Amino acid sequence: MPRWKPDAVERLQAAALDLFDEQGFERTTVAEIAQRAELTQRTFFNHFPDKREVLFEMSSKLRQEIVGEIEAADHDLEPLDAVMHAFEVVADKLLESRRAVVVRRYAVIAANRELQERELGKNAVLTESVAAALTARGCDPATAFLAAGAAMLAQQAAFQQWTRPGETRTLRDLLPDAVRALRTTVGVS
Amino acid sequence: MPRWKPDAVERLQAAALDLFDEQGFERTTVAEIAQRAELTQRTFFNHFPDKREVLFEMSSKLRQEIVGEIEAADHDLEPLDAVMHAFEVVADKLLESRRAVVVRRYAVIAANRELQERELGKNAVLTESVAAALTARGCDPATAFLAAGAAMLAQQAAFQQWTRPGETRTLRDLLPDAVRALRTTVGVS
DNA sequence: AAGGTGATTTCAGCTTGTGCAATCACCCTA
DNA sequence: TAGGGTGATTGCACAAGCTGAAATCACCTT
Repeated sequence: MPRWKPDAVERLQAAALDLFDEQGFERTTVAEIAQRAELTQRTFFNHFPDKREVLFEMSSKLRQEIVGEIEAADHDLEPLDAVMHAFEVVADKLLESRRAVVVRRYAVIAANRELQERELGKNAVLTESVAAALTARGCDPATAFLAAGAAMLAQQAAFQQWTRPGETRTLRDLLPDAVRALRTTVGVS
Repeated sequence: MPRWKPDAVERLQAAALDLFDEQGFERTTVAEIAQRAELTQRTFFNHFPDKREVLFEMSSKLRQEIVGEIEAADHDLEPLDAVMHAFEVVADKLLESRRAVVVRRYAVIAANRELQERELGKNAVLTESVAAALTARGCDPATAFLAAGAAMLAQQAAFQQWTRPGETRTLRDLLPDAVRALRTTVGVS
């Protein structure tokens, strides 16, 4: 018999998502999350630097995958196309199969300002990483920043559509449409 | 002799900016800010809902001005051009004359994650407001979201350039260049 | 069998943020 | 000029987030 039940981190994440979903982020205390996971508050803070971070473990893995795909992308692609291709691959590999959980998590985040701000922070870090990956391909930094930001914008548009109830298309399929819409909106001068 | 020294809010803002600048956001307590402003911690929280918000009073006024300019803009302008024009007007009216303070405040924000997240949250609210103003002009919501996001992206690029030491151009003059660069980067495929 | 490892726990303490009641100079009105 | 209302400020008590230090103890190595 092991000294401790296994998978403490996963238990904390599951307990937190459930509780945030049931009663909201603010009305849930860390002690409560820990109790449901059969752990203590101190153990929660051993695994997560703050109460919000328990919902964001995936974002780091996502970022690494995306950066890897950009580095591996055909070197002839325009910056924006390279990033969008990376988003498409990662959408297929990591997001499509977990649609239900992703949508639930997104609803929890959308319901609370602190969590929205943390999400925006994660997106900003991702944008920086994407820009850095583009710079490593030979892009100048200013262009890399704009391409990364534009790609994030298209990604967000596609993601919002993907999480709409009744939407049947895959995220991968929605991304090219979003880029087309962005190109039309920004226009050619 | 008045019962209290006047301008409590301004004194708190000045004390906070100074202390954050001197010793960092995290190592500054609210009690310390209040003390320097010759007030109490409780009074600080009467004026600001949390410690971060003391740096963000301007963002609400900025947002109102921008939305107003979009509503007043020539109805024939493309969505992106309408937003960029609003940014140019507001840059002249509210930002250019306060360059020194704006740059100092930006440096403080850039040095702390919590403040960056709050700033991103304010930007997101601004983006929503801009999109709403465009929708009110007859834009469909999806296009409004993309135009607002693209304008914010160009604005950020111009702003970053504007805050660089040695930069002599005005923010208003930098904005059109940023839009041109964005158009080139998003490109025609 | 002895000793080190490392996840977990306990505890004490600081900081943020809030509700509530009290203060008291200023202003308005009678 | 007296009296009462206003409203910015304050003190107090307390919940909740978060941290450093030290203790525990099943498991693993040797």
